[in-house]
Amino acid sequence: MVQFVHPSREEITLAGVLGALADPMRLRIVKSLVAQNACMSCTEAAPCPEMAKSTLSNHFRILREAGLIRTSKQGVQHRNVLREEDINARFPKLLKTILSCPE
Amino acid sequence: MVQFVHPSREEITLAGVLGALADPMRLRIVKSLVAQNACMSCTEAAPCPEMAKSTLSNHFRILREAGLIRTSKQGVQHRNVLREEDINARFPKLLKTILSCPE
DNA sequence: TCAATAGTTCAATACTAGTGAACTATTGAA
DNA sequence: TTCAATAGTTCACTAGTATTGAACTATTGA
Repeated sequence: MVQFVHPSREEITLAGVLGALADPMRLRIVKSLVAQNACMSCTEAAPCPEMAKSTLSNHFRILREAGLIRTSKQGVQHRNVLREEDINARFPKLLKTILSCPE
Repeated sequence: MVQFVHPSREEITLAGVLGALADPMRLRIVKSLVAQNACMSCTEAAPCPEMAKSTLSNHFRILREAGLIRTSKQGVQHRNVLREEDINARFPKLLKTILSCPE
């Protein structure tokens, strides 16, 4: 059984969040989650179809351990949801500002 | 003669900026520069005195190549100044928001 | 000319990212 | 029940990046 590691709101660090969002692929994953405003499976939120599954899995792990997303199992899929409230509570306006940057 | 690499305003990337600020030591360097609101030498802006010179030099290089600071030679020292205008023009409010985050 | 100062560059080691292959867990059909 | 398909994870390998001591460069001042 796979156990997901999720930091508590207090454990979320600025360095972790910035580091997680410093990768263009991970930023696209987060933007997809914001655009859909809903749970998405890993493959649904994949930034590009040719990416290796293991690479994608690794990106989701980094986002999860940084506290940006929460992952839960639902059948054969993993449902990912943005932890918007937690991030906003910890670092006000940070997410919105980063996501509204060009590129 | 040492040549410093500075990206133009247009060449500054979000991933580069976030990656540069994702390190606690580099974030402290940038905060020092903001607090002083002036040029600082590398040793003046050093986040902790016991850090190796080469490590410090590497951190300044990363900040420089990300477009966060501009370095110029002044005598035996290197003077570093935050490229606040360039960053603000490229990514509005980003710097201010990140720097006002706790921790 | 020589020592001190401020950084950079180099080389070595240690850690981190990307990826194919193998694995696990769930579902649905025969 | 059994078996194949699906969705991710974990492992092992390679390649790139960070940290640091040592050696080097450039400037200043005695």
